[in-house]
Amino acid sequence: MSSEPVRKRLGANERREEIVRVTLDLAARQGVDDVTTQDMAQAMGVTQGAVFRHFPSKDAIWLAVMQWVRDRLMAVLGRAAAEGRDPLDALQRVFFAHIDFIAGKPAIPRLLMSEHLHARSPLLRKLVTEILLGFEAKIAGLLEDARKQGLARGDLDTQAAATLYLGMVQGLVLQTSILRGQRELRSEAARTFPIFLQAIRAPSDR
Amino acid sequence: MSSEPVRKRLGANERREEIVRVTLDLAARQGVDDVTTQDMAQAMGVTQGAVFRHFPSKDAIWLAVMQWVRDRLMAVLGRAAAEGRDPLDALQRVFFAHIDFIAGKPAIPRLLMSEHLHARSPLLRKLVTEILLGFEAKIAGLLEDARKQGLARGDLDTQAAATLYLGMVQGLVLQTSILRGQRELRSEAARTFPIFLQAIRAPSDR
DNA sequence: CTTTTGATAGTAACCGGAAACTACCCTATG
DNA sequence: CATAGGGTAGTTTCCGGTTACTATCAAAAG
Repeated sequence: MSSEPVRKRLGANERREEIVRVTLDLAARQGVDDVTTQDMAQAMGVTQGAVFRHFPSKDAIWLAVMQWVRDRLMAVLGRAAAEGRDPLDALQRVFFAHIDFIAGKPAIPRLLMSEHLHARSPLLRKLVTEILLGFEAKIAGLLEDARKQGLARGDLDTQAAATLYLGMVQGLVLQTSILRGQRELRSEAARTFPIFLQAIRAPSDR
Repeated sequence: MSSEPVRKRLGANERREEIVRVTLDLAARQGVDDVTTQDMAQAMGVTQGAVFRHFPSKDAIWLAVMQWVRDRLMAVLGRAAAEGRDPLDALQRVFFAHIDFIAGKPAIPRLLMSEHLHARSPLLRKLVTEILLGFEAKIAGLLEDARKQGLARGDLDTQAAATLYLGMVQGLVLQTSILRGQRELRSEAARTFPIFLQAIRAPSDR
């Protein structure tokens, strides 16, 4: 741990990036609302005041973190969807890519559930709302395609199914977050997804 | 709101109850982590120091709140389940009773998601874990009964289905919490539940 | 190739405010 | 009048944010 007596003076861009990285990391360990600017500074081997040279406020840091997460997530999910051979296959790939992404970054669900998001920062809320709605639309689109190709039930309410899909992801995450140590996200997800598939698959396909 | 200038000197038990009530109420409005003992006192027309005459610490207050919630929730869900004519009917009644209960007490999801629970108070976490596992077992039991009676698919993984069920509830709550004002919990739930039913219902029953 | 200089990352000390908890006193009520 | 519930007025700690100063670096100037 004593590897940075000389670790100073980064360029502004790199420092901003490091702040985002370090903040995500700390949030995973201590929880979003318990990360102080002092903690961030300490994790980088820098004083607390230095943080404010790169961001005008703590809120701006969380906003930057959320944007970083959005960009990564969208890239990963887009790639996963493109690899699918048909809409339902794409849906499955997106699901597990999503789960894996979150499993690798435990700070994300915590950010989604933080008081900070829900109550204190309207800008952050707005950003998350956009991400959520966009994502839901994407899922609904896949389901619609599946329906048109006869892979999903003809009478499927694709909008509601997309909501269920998102709920499944978020619910699994919340549960494994509370039952930390007793449940493992990936394995729960693997058991649960087939049941969801039963709900949407065309009867002829079983 | 200026209706109690004379509202003082309650018995210790009643005061404890009022603290719990008022705390839940404030948590619904401001968010769990933003409720201060000052807020509680103010909401009761009492000074902040007085709160600590009835609870040894703030943590103890949250614990009491959670126990209060558990007792109410279990009573409501038990009643709903008892009214069901068959296991699947009971499941549906439990679902909507659950949704209605949460819709009427917005503080509950916030408590579940609060950092306070996840990081700071192991006792609270333990309590919530018990509630969650007990609830899941109850759902799994209903599903098992349904399967035995031929109402649910014979090859259903009831454990995983129970997880999906819980995930659906929690996911819906989280979504409507983030999309507050754009989505309404009850109506989303009403659209989503039928899709869940499709997943577990025996093929012959459609 | 060296020196100067201007921009800026980083430091240290501080501020205002808020929150949990406490010590001590008061007073309404039975 | 005794006592339990309540009030007053702190203390301590911590956190976000600011400010005045310093160290470093790169490029222009010589």
